[in-house]
Amino acid sequence: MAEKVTIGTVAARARVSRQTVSNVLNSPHIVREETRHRVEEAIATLGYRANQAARQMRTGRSQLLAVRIEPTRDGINGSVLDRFLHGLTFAAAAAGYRVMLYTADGDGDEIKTFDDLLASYDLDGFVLTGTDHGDVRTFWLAEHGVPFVTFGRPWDAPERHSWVDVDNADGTAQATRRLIETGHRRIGFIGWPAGSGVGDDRRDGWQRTMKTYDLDPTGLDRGADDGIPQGAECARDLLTMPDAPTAFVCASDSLALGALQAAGGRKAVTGFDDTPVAQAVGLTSVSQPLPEAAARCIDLLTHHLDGDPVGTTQVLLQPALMVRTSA
Amino acid sequence: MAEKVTIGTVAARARVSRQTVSNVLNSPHIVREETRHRVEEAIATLGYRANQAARQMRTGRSQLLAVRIEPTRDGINGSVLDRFLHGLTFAAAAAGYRVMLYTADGDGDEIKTFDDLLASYDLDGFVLTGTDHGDVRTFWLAEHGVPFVTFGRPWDAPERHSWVDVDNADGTAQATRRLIETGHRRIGFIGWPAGSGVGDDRRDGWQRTMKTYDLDPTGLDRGADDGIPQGAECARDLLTMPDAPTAFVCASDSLALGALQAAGGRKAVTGFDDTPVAQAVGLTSVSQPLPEAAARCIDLLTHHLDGDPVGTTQVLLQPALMVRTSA
DNA sequence: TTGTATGCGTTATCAC
DNA sequence: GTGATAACGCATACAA
Repeated sequence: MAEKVTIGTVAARARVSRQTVSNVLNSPHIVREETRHRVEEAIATLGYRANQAARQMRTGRSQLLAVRIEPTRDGINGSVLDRFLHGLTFAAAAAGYRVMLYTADGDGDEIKTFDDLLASYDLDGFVLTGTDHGDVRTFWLAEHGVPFVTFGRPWDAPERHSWVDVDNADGTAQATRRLIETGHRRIGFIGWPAGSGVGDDRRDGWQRTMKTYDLDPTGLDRGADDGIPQGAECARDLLTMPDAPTAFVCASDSLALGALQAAGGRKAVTGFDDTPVAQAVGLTSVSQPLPEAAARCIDLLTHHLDGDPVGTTQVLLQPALMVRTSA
Repeated sequence: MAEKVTIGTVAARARVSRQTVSNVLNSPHIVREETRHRVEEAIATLGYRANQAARQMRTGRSQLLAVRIEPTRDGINGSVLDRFLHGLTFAAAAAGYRVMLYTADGDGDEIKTFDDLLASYDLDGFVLTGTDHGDVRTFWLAEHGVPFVTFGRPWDAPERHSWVDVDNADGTAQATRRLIETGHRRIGFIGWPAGSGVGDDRRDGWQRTMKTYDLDPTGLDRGADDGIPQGAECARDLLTMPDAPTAFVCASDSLALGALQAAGGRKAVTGFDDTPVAQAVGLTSVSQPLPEAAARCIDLLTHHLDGDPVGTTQVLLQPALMVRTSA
């Protein structure tokens, strides 16, 4: 069992007062160089690390960030969170922060958890994922003066707080362009029902690109909840049209997988999120730069916490089309 | 901004001393009932929650557990960790603990992280996943008297510490039995190279079951690293045999997917882990009871932490075969 | 530039 | 059964 080494141990070893050690740690420039070296050496040989609990009592900062972990929803898109979490933890550690997990059952429950976490662990900030229209969580956090960043922009008021997001429209635009360049003219879109910011954005990218190339998107899009059967259903529906599409741009890998099944592999299909499933079955898919998104979230949050008065900042990242055998 | 409510606020409100409030919290039985009620009421109306940092300074306990998050490895099996993490976080919260994440690059780096986390955050315990033969991490933790549980047993010495694991052999046994019952006699096994505890165990389940039914497994198994191409390769190899298998039991969904491709859907195939991919493509797969495994890990750890001198305990959970269209 | 004193919120020890 | 006091490790104001 390693002995507890406190600031006092270090002070004794370096033959200075505890205060001097603290100064070396927090305001190195005010300590005479020679003294500083002696202290730093003592810190190194003793393997001293500041006790967070004690530091927190004084400063009110815990160096702790929280993020919610959700049960893998529809089974496919869950891996996105996985990769995001890893990036978050990695970037946070580099900035001197740690990531704490919590679960919640709905927005109301999540807010209660905010309160708990803040009261008992004094969390420094939150990273929220999957924001919706008029997200109550962001209002609560803002009201209580708690720093946070969302991964996903607030569609109703993009300027309201800091966020990092991926340019969804650009993703489907890339996919659509690729299909057009490989000769397709009738390209269908399979997405979610209108009203979700992300879904509408992905539809936009397809629509705009079609128009750019003088192709008429009218009647070529379908919307359904996320899932493989739903994707198949939409594809079948589109395929019964007189002038049926020869390719599908889909808003998710789940929908794309369904389309792939329905088309029996005879149509070009692109998905979204570049999930492991896509890699597995050779589905061309739009890949989000998850590690970078995570790093930017941490950036925004820590700069804010470390006093840089940046105000609210928005970061929009470009996705990349991973071309495989399906398109 | 909510006012800070400390034990002192509660004491004033209930017109008792701070110590009495502390007693109500930590040793309710020694406080007179009427006083206790008054204090509890004050706690409730004030919404008081103990400050963990202060508590930790006194008790040396942080109510924090740590678990490593890895980058999704081969792209498919990563979702297992996701589901496990969610279960862990949920169960921990119920037991009054929180889960902290960390990343590490190799065992050596992980041990350095243990040291850091322990020194600065005073972690109460660790949950380790994916233990290997002679895992140095477990030795380090044991040496330093740090409580931990592994998800996955230590194959070289099952009694050395507490663990929770899934009966891998039983999983492949179930899969093999299912294939035999549906008429197959020549059943191949595609797994990993001998030497990994988990892989050997999964191979065993197949082998034993074959013998139980008087079927000869000789020459019917192949081993390769995990991955879809590797699975396809092994399957093709087996299919060139004179008396080729009509079905494959695979040690992972990745390998199974490869086998599925190689066989062109004409052979029965079972996977392992019941990943989203399996659900997506209709692959029959062995499902691990992840939420329960997580809950048991937390159980073992917290009971140990809360003083129940349970010694080392081993928990072996039974998996379930999810039958789909592939077998 | 360095040292001394104080308090953060909690719990443990000990009187009352 | 209840209340005063000290101590956990650190950082800040202030004195030297």
